[in-house]
Amino acid sequence: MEKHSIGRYIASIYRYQSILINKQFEQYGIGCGQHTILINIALNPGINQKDLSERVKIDRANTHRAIKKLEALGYIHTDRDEDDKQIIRSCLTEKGEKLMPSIKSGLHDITEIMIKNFEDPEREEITNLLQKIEENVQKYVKSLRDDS
Amino acid sequence: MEKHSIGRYIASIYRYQSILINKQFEQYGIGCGQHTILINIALNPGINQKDLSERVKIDRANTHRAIKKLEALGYIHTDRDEDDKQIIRSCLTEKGEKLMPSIKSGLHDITEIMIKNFEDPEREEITNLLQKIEENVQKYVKSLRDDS
DNA sequence: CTAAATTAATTGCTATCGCAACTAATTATA
DNA sequence: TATAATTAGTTGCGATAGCAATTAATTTAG
Repeated sequence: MEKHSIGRYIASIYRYQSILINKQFEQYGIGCGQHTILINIALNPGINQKDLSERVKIDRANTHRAIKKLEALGYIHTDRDEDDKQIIRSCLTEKGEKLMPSIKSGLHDITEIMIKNFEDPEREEITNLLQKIEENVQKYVKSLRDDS
Repeated sequence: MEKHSIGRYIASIYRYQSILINKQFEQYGIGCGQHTILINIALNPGINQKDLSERVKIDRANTHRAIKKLEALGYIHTDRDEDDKQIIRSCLTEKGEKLMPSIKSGLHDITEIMIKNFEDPEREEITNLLQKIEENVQKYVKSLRDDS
């Protein structure tokens, strides 16, 4: 096994995954930049952009762009918070609700492609290990930002 | 454990990883788009763009752009093949050779950040599982392309 | 041996992404 | 209470990425 291969695998899997997501959701006008945002709005109705960014671990600017696009497509609607007018909350529209089953099943299919022929303990293990890696990297990047 | 989490972890780790790579190699003018290409030219002197693309699993257009940039930075030089003038072969320059140890150690550091606190069997396991995922996804995307 | 098909490299286009700078609203402080 | 600091959202910018179309060189077929 070559050294440094973990990062290489992550990058190459990410790129293939993006291709599959784009293909899967093309018919709905949704690309790999929007589907995670859409799902997280579905899971947390009324969430604001800052919290969404933290959940999805994506830059605020891109969260904003995804929301703009999803709104233009009619899958979500946004409202300013009455008490704090800085905050903009997003919820699914009816059209968005209707789309969710397709999104979920599409993502399920992609996951199945990725872990095809994995034994049950391996499916468990890969998720655990990836979670740990994410935690490590996130913590480290955060520490870099806190320094500056 | 949530469903669809594998893809989410891959994406978020990829983005953090890109941030770290960009920071690590900023001083050399090299970003996360070029370092893999550079390493693979070092490992396979005289490789052409098509083979590089297949190794790195990146689009030919981007391989081309990375080579252009690395050449402009003086880390590699390119030569047309004498027998087949379609083919352009890339090799490290002396400046490139001198840079390699820093690149390798930088990537080693990033890998260590990612798998901090991993036990030895886990380090083994994560690489195996990621390799299998990459194989699955690559095969699937390839099958899609062959259909059309 | 010429025309068609294939191959490798290249360019234009659009999407995604992080960062830095900015605006507007809110909160803290002097 | 008025000013400063913070917070949430927004915009511009440059880098990375895949796809499709183009060009130039080579190979295959008629």
